[in-house]
Amino acid sequence: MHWSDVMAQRLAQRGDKHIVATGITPSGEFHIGHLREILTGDMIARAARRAGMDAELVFVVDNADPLRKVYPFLDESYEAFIGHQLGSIPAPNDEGKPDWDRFNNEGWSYGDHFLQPFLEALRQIGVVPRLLPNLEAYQDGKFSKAAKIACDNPAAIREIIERVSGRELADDWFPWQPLDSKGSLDGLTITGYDYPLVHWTDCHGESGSSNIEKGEGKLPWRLDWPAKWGFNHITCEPFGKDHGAAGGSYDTGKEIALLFGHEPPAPLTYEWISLKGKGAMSSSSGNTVGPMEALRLVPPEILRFLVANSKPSKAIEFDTGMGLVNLADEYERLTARDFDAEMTEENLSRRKLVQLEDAKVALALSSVDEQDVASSTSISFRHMALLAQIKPKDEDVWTSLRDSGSLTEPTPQLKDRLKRMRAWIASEHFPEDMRVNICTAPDKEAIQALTDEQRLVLLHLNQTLVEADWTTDGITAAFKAAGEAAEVGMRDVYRACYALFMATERGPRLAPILSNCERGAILELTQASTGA
RNA sequence: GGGCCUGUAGCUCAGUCAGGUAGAGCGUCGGACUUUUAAUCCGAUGGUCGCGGGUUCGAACCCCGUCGGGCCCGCCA
Repeated sequence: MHWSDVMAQRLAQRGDKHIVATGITPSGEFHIGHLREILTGDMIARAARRAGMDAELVFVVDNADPLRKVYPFLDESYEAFIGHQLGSIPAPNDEGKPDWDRFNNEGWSYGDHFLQPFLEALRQIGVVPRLLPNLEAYQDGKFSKAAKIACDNPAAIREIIERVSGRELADDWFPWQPLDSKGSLDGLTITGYDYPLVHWTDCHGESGSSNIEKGEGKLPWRLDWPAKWGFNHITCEPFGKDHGAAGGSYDTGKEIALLFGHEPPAPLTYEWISLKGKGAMSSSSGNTVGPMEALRLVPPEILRFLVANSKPSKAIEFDTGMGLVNLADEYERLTARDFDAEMTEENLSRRKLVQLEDAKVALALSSVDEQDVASSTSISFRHMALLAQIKPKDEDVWTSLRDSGSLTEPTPQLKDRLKRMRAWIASEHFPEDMRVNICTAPDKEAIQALTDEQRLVLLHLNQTLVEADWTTDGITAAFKAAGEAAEVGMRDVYRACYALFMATERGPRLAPILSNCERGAILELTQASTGA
């Protein structure tokens, strides 16, 4: 059974109405690791709906979290905002400096700045969750009930955290973090509690009171999380493995949730996505591929497939090079198969059946449109990569595909794919192995590997190419003429040509490529080969 | 120190929850197609399931141990 169905089955035992939560702190540029969080939630919700339940996906924006440090992309003036909540400080402008104008006029915050592009990426990938901004939830008093229970029972909370996490809390620890005189959550000392006020002194020598019902502070993360489960009625939540560890925040959270008076959600721990060869994705180190960048290169359904086809417990290595080609081609091949028919075959082993089922579900989950079943484009990623390189104009690509009978009219999906393909080819991520490279000088080794007859072809080619019309047909005719003159078959002609032009034994059809190359350079290359 | 995830074919991984003859895709090799847009089709190839014990008629799967990789137990998803 596919992992999303396993999860749906678990949910079915709890009830038939579900809210699947995801949550991210908008502290910096979002990356595809965050995409796994959202897509995992999205796929669970889809699986639940497929199983006949009512399921909604929500996205908690943790903009009540404080700025932890001055990241490399920030101006040092952000030093003053450390400890301040992400939803209440200005966004960085192009130079990394606080953009006060937008903040004052439009209320454009640090959190908004990083959230917006991510939401756009989500839309493209077919995920439109209900947003739950956390800072606003505090200000609206949604945390009041849980905050009161926590502040009324600090000993009980402390006991849970210390026992479950095995960590000792400071003597002056209190289950509420007030905002200080400057708006920071750091460096305060709690001096007393009088519902609904938490009294404090800060590091500036000021003192004051924080109303826990009005968002004048927040719950520490280990309480904040279970509190949200309650008033948002969360029944399921996938989260990164950091939260899933024994003694981690889910473990303490599920006990604290009971204290707050509700059941913890069904958990699902997922592994990180790392960048192939570059280690874990991290916003602060700049070692990221942003969702927008990824989507510029990769069709959304392929990105979905990557997540759908990997069990959550498996770490994913995101490879923007050959790995992507293989992934996309596997996806293409799967769309062309008829799983229902294959599953009715006799003598299917249980193992094989499981494999077919999982592939079928993963494919369905990869579709950007939930109602839509992925249709086969019957054009492999490889092939498209080749055409995009050979044909600078889109129309020529479609003509070529029409001629080979693989298409009548390009669908919007295909046009979209070609657009992304061109971006990919132009980027640093495009693998060298896939690049069509025409030699600038004869490759001696490749030419020496030819037979005498084949080398003879090159000699004649020198002549026939000079006389050729510089078009696909003209060049093809020149190849043929050279073969006839050398009295060898076309197989030898092509062997010789690939050795000369690409230093390979085989390759894509040469004539169309050469017709797009500069004639003089090719003739020069041919001439030089006869001396080699 | 405590815990979680992970190790299966050259590669990417299924299969472990319900023990019953080791699976898929890619790759590689061969053949076909009398020029193949790195194509397509067909066929073949391929694994002491990290290692050692135990339970069992039977273990990739359950139990114990051990080694390697990743990670968590800090108010950092």
